[in-house]
Amino acid sequence: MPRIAKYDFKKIEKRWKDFWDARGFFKVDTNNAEKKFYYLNMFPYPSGVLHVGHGRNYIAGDAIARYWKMRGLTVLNPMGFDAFGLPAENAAIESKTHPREWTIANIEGMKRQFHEWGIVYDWDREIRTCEPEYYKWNQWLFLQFYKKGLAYRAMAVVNWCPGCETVLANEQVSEGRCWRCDSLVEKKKLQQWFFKITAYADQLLKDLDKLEHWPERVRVMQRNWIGQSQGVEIDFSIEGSAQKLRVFTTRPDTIFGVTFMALAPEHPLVEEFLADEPDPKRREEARAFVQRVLQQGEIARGAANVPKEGFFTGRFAINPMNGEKIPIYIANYVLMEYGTGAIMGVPGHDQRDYEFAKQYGVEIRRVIESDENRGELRSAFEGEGRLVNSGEFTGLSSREAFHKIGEFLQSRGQGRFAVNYRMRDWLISRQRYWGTPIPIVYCDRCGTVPVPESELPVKLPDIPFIGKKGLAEIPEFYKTACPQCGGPAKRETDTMDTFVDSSWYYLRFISPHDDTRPFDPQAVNRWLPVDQYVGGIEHATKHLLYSRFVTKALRDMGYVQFDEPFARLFNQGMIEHMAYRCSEHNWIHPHEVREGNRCPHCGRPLQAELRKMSKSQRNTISPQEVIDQYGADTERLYTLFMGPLERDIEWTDEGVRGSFRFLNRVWALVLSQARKLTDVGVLDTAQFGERERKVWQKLHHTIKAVTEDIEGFQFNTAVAAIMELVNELTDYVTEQPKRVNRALMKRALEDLVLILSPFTPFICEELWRRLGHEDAVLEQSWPAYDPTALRAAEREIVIQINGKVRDRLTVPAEIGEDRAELERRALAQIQRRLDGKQVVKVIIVPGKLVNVVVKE
RNA sequence: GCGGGGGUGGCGGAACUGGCAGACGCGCAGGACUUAGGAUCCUGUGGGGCAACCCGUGGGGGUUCGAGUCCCCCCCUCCGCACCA
Repeated sequence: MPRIAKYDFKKIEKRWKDFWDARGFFKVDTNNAEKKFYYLNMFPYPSGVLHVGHGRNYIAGDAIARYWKMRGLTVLNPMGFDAFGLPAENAAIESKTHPREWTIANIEGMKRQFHEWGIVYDWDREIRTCEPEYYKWNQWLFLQFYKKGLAYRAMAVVNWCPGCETVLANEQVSEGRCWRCDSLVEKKKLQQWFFKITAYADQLLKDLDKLEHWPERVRVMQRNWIGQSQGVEIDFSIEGSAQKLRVFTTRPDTIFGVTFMALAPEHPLVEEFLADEPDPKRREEARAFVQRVLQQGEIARGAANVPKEGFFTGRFAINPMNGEKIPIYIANYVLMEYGTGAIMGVPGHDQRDYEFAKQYGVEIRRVIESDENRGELRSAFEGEGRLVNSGEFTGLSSREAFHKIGEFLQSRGQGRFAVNYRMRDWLISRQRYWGTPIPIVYCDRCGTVPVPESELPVKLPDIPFIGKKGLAEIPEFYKTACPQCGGPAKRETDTMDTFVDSSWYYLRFISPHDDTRPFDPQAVNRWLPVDQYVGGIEHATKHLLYSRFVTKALRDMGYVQFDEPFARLFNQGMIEHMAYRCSEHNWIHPHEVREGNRCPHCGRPLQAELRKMSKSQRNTISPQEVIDQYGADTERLYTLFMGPLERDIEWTDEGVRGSFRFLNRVWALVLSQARKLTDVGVLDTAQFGERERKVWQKLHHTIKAVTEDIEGFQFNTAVAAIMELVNELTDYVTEQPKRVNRALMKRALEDLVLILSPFTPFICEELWRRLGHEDAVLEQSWPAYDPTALRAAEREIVIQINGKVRDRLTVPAEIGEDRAELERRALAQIQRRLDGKQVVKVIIVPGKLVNVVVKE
């Protein structure tokens, strides 16, 4: 065997690193949408140094882009940076620089990393949301929304994050904590800007059904988030008052079971009742109760399983169905933000009301009965059934009663069918510097005045950044003249939520440098929706919901003609790594851990736990480290091979080495053959012997599998299939090195290199040249498989007895389809085993198996 | 509580419409080459048994010639939402 040059990945990767960019393989003319394919990764926040876990979706995206390019599509695969946001400000405060410097430095670092990975983007289309040429159009968007009444300013109780010193949207609070810094969120009453996403609640919900290529869990999360409830609004009269007490219920069929009413402590009627309260002592007690609940508020009241508490107001409501007098309470579990801020209490059929009633000795009445629930009520029966004790409605089913009672109330002007949503309007104000200024001016004479479009952008003041300075502290910024009357005026000093920036950036990529408009509507209508969108699950009810809303709003304004931005969505999983913790020295990087899982500093045993890669737990792996040791191709291959892309997977150093070994095998295989493959003559399958046919079949089988797997996001099995092919070719070569069919080998190695190239582009580009080609891999067509080649000359037929494999039979392909012949041969072969048994039945699956059913 | 995923060797995971469970890789064991190996290559590797064979996809039932796959009941686990009337 001649010596084969070692796989020198450093040299190879250096050679091809700039090649693809320089050749502009992914430059796209968006005026031409012939066979277009818009692939998009969620653009990243430039938070700093990337680890191998971050590489996952970009590497997969690059493989997909390369694949479709070879399939002959025009692939748009752009990248940009979601560059406004808090971490930049915090980092700037810490390092006494400007957020811009930190942000730009990170962007440059990340771009270098993408380049090292061999990921090819069209950088001419790069977007940075912190640049005026981009955020100008955020402001434009705001103004369009303002014109349509979709942007408004209102006093509201909002979420305030003390850590970030700004307000947050509902979507950005999880379990009472800030999504970014995990601080406990407080409530504040403030004047803030909102986008009226609730106007689209119904459409956002309905159109989820259209998104059949979205993961089910994302659709479910959005459905829950929007939280639609169909029900009835009912007006109860209040004894001794002209006011009505309006409630919302999804169960009007239980209205005869109402035995109390309850108001949220913030409900306006509470103040009114207190004002009318003649007894000063009771008034004081009531005030104290309300105060206490409000204090307890945000933290405890939001949490589940808080004991129900109430206070009787001394007032009564009248049940519109039967005229009964019903006591009105104030209750801690009634939320002002939902429905009308008041409820009708039905202890028999609502568990919360049941607990309340038990606590305060309120009557519990059964008005719904079903087979599962008769006899005594030990807890509320919340199911549907038949009405009892319900006057003229007794005997109806819950469903019938829903409509009948709704209609009855409606006809008497005491109620109406209504739909309620959990989703709230999107709070977009942020009290921070590093964001898009909201283009509004407040004038004493003219009031709230939008900045004219011709005056956009309202630029961030270009001042040295010193500490936590919001725009409200920068007079150079906020002192201005009123665009309407020219008089002195003050600019809005809040900036926009960065989620505004990302809610439409996918449109900007089509014409990223157009300074006359946010996007080219014609080109956008040709190129959108995004054909494939890929990113993390964490944006299920944030970015993905906002983007859908903005798209629909733009559609209604006539700017775009589609109503969903992302046709297909895929959520990649996280990469995890062991994290080690020492009781004395805290987190220890896995590579520093001493033999026997001990701390390198003190020798104490460490606690080991598999966790998501994160800087704070010191369990990240730097891509550079892997690239230095094994090359970018190895990292790419391992990243795609380690497991299904949607799943969380552990990173192991051994796994990386396995991928490296494989690439070495490919290298050795191709190079051992490459020199022998000149003038190989015509590939003639008719000349194939049995062995060659097997190789040929394997080749086509692999092409088919890899093609289907890439399109189905199953990169792990695609790589596995290629490994099988390499094993087969290696076996073929070693079995009979002197008699290798060179035409077959040439074709097999070429196809191998081509189908492997989306995963490991560097080595494949190199091997492609070594196989004697001058042109680039990305200029080649994706290999097609030949269905006839998949058919083997012989078939192996499994012989089962009573469903268990007992023997095998090899037959020519034609016989494999011949039932009678199969049965004859199978029975002959297992004769011995059938002694003394009675054949009851023979099941034949042509080409696959014969199952002989026997009785003793 | 409601909703959505998952449960397959020592590990990550394969398995088209029900049709050879464990592809591919890691790890491990043995061997080769080496001064050496945490490098490389070869062989083996679900469990039990000398073997024929038996047992095996969270548990229990069922349908079927045949079930990881379909149906019913249950358990565990991850994620999302959660006093939303």
